Amino acid sequence: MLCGGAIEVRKVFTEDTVGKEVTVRGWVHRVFKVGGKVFAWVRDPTGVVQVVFEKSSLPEGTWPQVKKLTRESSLEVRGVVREDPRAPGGREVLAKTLKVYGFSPPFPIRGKEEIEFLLDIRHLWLRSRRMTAIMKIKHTILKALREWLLREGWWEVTPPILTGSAVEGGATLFEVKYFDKKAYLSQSAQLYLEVLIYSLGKVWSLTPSFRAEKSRTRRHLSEYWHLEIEGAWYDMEDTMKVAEEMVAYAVRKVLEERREELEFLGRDVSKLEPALETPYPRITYDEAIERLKAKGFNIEWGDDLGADEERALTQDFEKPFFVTHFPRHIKAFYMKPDPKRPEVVLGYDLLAPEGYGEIIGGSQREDDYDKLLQRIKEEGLNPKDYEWYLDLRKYGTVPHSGFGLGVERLVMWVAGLDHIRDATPFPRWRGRIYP
RNA sequence: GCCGGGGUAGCUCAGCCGGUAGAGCGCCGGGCUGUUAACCCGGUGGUCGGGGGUUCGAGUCCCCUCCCCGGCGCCA
Repeated sequence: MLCGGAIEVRKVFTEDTVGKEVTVRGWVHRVFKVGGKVFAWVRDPTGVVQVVFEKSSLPEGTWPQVKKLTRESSLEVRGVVREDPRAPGGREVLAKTLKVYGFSPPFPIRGKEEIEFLLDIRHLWLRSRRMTAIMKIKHTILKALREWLLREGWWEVTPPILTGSAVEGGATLFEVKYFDKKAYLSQSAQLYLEVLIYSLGKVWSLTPSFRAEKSRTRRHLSEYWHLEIEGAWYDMEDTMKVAEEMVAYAVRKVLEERREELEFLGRDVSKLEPALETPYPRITYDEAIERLKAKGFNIEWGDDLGADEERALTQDFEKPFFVTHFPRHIKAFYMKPDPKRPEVVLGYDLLAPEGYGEIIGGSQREDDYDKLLQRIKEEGLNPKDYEWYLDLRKYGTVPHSGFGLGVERLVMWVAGLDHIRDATPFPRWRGRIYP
């Protein structure tokens, strides 16, 4: 029972309501006016039910209001549930009373609109059943990731969003005014998480991350939710296990709790089931290059994996898989070189199948003061900016590793979306800032 | 940043070799007691993204510019 004695729309169908009087509340999803009858499909967060209005069943004076109902008008109806094969879902509510909270002018979305128009009215578009299903799936993914980490004893911490200097140097930062100085919106919490492992051991954070590139792809946002973990004494392989167990758990929870939403989105759930089983396959960068050469790609050892290459690799696997040991020069300065093979780093990406590609990037971090300082210099970065970071290697350094997961990327794959913008309610990308 | 596509009614689009603006949907009015993207009749609808040029005449041709979409690069 909801506040005010109303019931959730879904329960009209799932509970013993036939012949009983109920109150439903929501918005008019669709309305059909046929002579002396009006059919209104009423939507609430749980579903849609058909409400039938007949003049003879309503109190004096209500009928003119019924005739005025439009899509997205908000209302409360008290009526009797009855079974009728002509009603969607087999049940409908015959209205006895109607209270309109707010009539709606003609709703601008009817189903054939172009993306630019829809993005300008995103605040209205979000009412669609499709967007609702995606947001519910995202909720479940976030809940599952958090559940897994808390269960395994990871501390949740709160790194800053405003930072004083670039973390990786490469990515473009959003600059903001900070009193009489310049500051930047964080693109990763990693360096701060590395600080916190010296007291808490195993830490994680969920924060927005910002990238100022005007990326023109369907896999990039300029603001996205970033789940990052960092563990003291963890080596590369240890955090890969964390990554795969956590992802498998999230997929399992979505399959258990959000099956209806996946089906509404037309997601082929059999494509997700292989991801329930860990471990996920591991291939080295060397092997990836060999596979790509065999597929006819013109690629040499040392080249970074482009979008086409990544997509081609994902076709070899039916579940997420790791690519490990990338050449040092294509990866960030903080990654630890493999002691057995210093030209590659102890870093990895986790790629989702079906062409979705990278959802996680992680590595073991360089824990030696001198080697880290040397790498900072090699990258042309200013050691002054990294003084505090270098201190971590001075005051009781430990081997440690971590990764970052792009939440919207994970949602995109699990929900089977063709664009990352739908994995977040108010996408910030390519300069879009409205609404 | 680069390559490709696009901008015409509230929405989705058509508009030929340059000749003075069209359709469907929506909306308004009327009709209809079982609609599922309802249907039928009538009505309403435009700074053709912006600026400049060629021309008797430009939505259409030329130049500049802004915005959007798809892809690449960068990454999560």
